[in-house]
Parts: sequence; C-alpha cells; structure tokens
Amino acid sequence: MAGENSATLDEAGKAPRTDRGRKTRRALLDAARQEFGENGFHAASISGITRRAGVALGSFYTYFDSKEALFTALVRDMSDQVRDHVAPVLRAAPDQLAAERAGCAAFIEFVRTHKEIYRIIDEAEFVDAASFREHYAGTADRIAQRLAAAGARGELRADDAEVLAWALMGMNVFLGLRFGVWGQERDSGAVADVVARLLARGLAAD
Amino acid sequence: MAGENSATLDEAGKAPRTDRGRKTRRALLDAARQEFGENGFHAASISGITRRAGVALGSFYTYFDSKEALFTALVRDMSDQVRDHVAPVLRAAPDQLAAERAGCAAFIEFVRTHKEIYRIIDEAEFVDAASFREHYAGTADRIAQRLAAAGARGELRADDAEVLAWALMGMNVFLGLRFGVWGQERDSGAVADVVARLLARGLAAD
DNA sequence: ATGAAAGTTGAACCAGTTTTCAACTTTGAC
DNA sequence: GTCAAAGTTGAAAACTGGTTCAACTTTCAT
Repeated sequence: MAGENSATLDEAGKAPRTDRGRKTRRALLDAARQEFGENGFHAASISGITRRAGVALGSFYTYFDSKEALFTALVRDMSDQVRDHVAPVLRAAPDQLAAERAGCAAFIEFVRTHKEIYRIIDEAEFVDAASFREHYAGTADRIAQRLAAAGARGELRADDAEVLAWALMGMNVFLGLRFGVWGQERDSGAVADVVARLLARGLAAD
Repeated sequence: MAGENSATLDEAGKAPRTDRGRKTRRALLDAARQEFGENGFHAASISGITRRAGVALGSFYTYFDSKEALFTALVRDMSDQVRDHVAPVLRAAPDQLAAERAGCAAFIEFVRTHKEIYRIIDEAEFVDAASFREHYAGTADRIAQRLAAAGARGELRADDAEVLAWALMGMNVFLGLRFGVWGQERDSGAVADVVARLLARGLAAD
C-alpha cells in the first residue's frame, strides 16, 4: 500500500536496473524535495538538484523525462507519506470524534517535520493540476467514507458527507499552514482540541 | 476603504499622470487578470498581456517595474474584491451563525464568477509570499474579530477565536475550490447549509 | 576475464523570456 | 500655438535554464 508508484515508473521506461541506479534516483528525489521545498518549482533548477545530489546534470535524464515528471513523482511520494502517517492514528481512536481530533493533531505534527509539503503539494495546483486534484480528491474521499460510516453506525449525525469532508480537509490544511508552518507557538494538541469542540458541539452558546 | 493601493503605487514612481495613462494601466491589469488566470504566473508572458491589452511590449514598463510587481498589484486587487463582496452580506445577517452561513454562500458565488481567484491568490504563495500571507492573515483576523465579538455578546461559545478563524477560512476556501471552481453541481446555499448545521450543532448525533 | 548493458559526464545547444532603449507621438498647461 | 512632459513603440540585447548527446566508466552475468 505505502508508496506504490512503481507502475508509473515502469511506464516511463526509466526505472533503474541496478543498485547503483536506485541509489542515484533516490539521491535525486531527496535533493529535489529540498530544492523544491526551499525555492518552489520554478526557482528550483535541475542543475541545483543534481549539484545537491552530487551527480552530473546529464544523469538527471537517465531517471526522469523532465523537471515536471520529477515533480509529479514527488507529489505522489509526499501524498502517500501524509496518508500513511495519519492513517494509523485514525485507526487507533476509540470513536469518530476522537479520530478527527487525533487526525488533526497528527497532521499538524507531520507538517512541522515536513514543512516542504505545502510548497510541493500546493504548488502542484499550478505545475501539475492532475496530481493536485488526485491528492485532494483522494483525501476528501477517504474522509467522506469514514464520516458516512460513522453516520451509518449512528455515531454521527447523518449529513452531506462530501461537503463535510471538504470542510474538514480545508480546516486541517489551513491550521497546518498557520500553526505548523508559519508558527509553532501553539501546542498541536491544543489546536486539535478547539477543532474537537467545534465538531462535538458547534459554535453556538449553550 | 475599497481598493486602496495608491500608496504602494506612488512609491514605485510609476503612477500614471494623465487619463490616457490611467486607462492603459487599467487595461494592463485586466489583461493580466485573464492571462494569469488562464495560464498561471510562469506560463503567462508579458507579451501575452500587452497583446491582450492592445499596447506595445515596452509600455508595460511605464507602469510596472516587473512581472512580479504587476502580480503583487493584482493580488491586492483581488483580495480587496473578495472582501468587499462578502462584507455587506455579513453585515446584513441577523446573527452570527446566519452571517457565517451567508458568508460561505456568498464566497462560493463570488468564486464562481471569478474562477481566476485561486490561480492568482493561491499562486502568490510561490510568487510573492508576502502578499499571500497578508491576504490570509488579514482575512483570518477579520473572522477572528467577529467571532470574538459574538463571543463577548454571549451569542457564541467563547473559544479560541484565532484557531476557529483559520478553521472557518480553510473550510470556505476548500468548499469554494470544490463547489465553485471544480464543479457547480450543487447549490451554493445548500453547501452553506451543511456548514451552518456544523457550526450550529457540530457533528455528533443528538 | 570479457563484453554488452547500465550508468555517468558536462559542454554546447536552444527556445523562450524579460528588460532596455532611442526614436516617435500625444497630451495639456500656459 | 507652443513646448515640455507623458506616453508609446517594437526591435534587439541580455539572460536564463531545460534538454541533448557522444564519449567515457562501471557493473555484472556468463
């Protein structure tokens, strides 16, 4: 399940055939994550990436068809990573509200240790719209799924799961940006608690 | 209040001095809105913008120092427009929950008639980080302000206004993207109703 | 040990930009 | 009506960075 991109790689006919090749490809991906994260897609340069990776410029094209292709691979990689980081936390929660709370906190934590994620996934909106869509549509789907299931169990009010999924996802993304990337002055658990109260009771005075 | 960029313009020493000049500048801004909206910042070209505006390439530099400077002006312009479009709707609402519901619907409507807004404001994260920050921090501030005021009036539960503001803003932005830009299959009022129920009662089963 | 496949190298090529500039036209104050 | 300031023009300079390629080195199955 985790990190299944091999299919797409093979198609490109650029998959490494030896250990040495796999190492070089990995080095390029890691360098790209840094370079794109620091400079954004356009300001990042392939020569910067190869320099960082310690390989020659031309070697880049042994593994990727273009700068865009590399970026696409990276978006997929990051998308998988967030999913795999949050999923077990969701599963471990005793009920759905607790799951949403824990998911929010885990996401903020993830963002704090992977600040590049916004520069990579969000920039995909402009560089590679299909990957961007795939990431967010996929994430929303999973959220909607679990909301609907909890609704069917009678644990949550049955309401429009798709709309709610996009709402929850938007909340998390913006809270991650503000309290994960821009500032760390708050405890991620405390932020998630505010969200949990909103989800439990709404905003209205009692 | 609406559209006060003159200060920044004057600083650049590029403000038009005649009617003719003001018209040309306006034409460039409008053309840029289309061009950036369709192609994104990097794919858009200055020659494309001047062609669209019906002026010579060189004239561009009479009004803007660079492609970036034009983009910054545009972000400010769009940011002001959303604010000015949603503000009266918020004021007209009888109570805070109604205001949030109406604000959500109005935002989705705005997005539907100005799809370029995401390509412009969101791309600022990568092109002009300061403008991006200013837009979202400013918006969140206004939301936090009204939540805090409603809390003080006893109309809403008093909780962390800043965190809630970012949560609400994130919801609206993502709902606008999904149901304003990507698809219009739902009524904006119906989407806002789901949000309103969430804000009124939360997600828990009764 | 050998040779074919895999991988590496970086200079050079190239297409596309942004930006400059000096000659020219229009405007508007006096 | 005059003239200085404002505005316009588009060709060309200056730059930028992605991509190609042919020579070279390493790997590994036989």
